[in-house]
Amino acid sequence: MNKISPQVRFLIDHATITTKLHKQIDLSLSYQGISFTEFLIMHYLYASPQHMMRRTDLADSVGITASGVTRLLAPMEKNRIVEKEKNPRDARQSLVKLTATGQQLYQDSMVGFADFAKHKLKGWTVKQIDMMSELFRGI
Amino acid sequence: MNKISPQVRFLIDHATITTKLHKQIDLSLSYQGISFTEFLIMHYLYASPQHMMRRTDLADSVGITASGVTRLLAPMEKNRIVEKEKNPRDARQSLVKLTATGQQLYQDSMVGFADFAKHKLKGWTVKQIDMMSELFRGI
DNA sequence: GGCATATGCTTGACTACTCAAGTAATAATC
DNA sequence: GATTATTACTTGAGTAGTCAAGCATATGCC
Repeated sequence: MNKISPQVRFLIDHATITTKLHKQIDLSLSYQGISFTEFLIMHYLYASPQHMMRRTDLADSVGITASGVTRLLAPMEKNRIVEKEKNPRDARQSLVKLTATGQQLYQDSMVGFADFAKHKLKGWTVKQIDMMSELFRGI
Repeated sequence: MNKISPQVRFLIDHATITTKLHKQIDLSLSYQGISFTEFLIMHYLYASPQHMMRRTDLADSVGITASGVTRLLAPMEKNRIVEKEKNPRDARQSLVKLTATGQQLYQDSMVGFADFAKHKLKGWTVKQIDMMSELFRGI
């Protein structure tokens, strides 16, 4: 009967909570017809200069692989949420740009998402959130 | 240019960090030939009376669906890590039991996992971990 | 005791990825 | 300036799940 360290306990508990949290976010965004990952894509694009990013940078921001980005963007292109732009300086790159439609969808989705976040973390003070953000950033 | 709330910022940053963390844990456990989810399954079974649980409870503990558990356990049964037991009181249930092999595998995996956890969270004090555990438990 | 309803689990079809290999373009090296 | 290595991206095949439907058993209620 070995004692479990606080670090181990945390990672285990955190994994389950995170899985459930992710599902709740997906559900709350499903009313806009998008997944959490799609929301994240739009979020990072929206925050970028000209609402435009390289695919590899997008992959890294979201935490998935380049091939995951390719597959994820395909339906988003078809729905005119994002569009491809070429980089004249480097023909290998294909930049991704959030369209006007995409910007609108992002803003609309953000309303619900912000509500969800506020409600979900209502027991946390801003000070606690800042501290946790900083601790997570360090790992 | 709407301001993003700390709650929204946290959920977004946390999602990416968590995705990457999960991948690192999977990698570190891959030396034992198991995934993080399999490790979690073994963990909850190990901690249960007689190393045995109902499939639905296991699903809830790990944060996946009952059908996910069915698919996950199939190869683990084949490798004799877990085995089925019937509940004589309720023929619908099929209990899952961690075998002696499974207990050994869990203990071996835990060594590496504990190392990983300790190293990964080395910048966090136990006090901070406790606080975060409590905050996460509340959501 | 019989019928409706609920529970526990599995299965087929699907989704959201990953990984490894491949292609094309660029950069580095001699 | 040709060759090698690196980078950006895509694609086929595989994995880890989800969801909805189905089957068997158990429970509640008249």
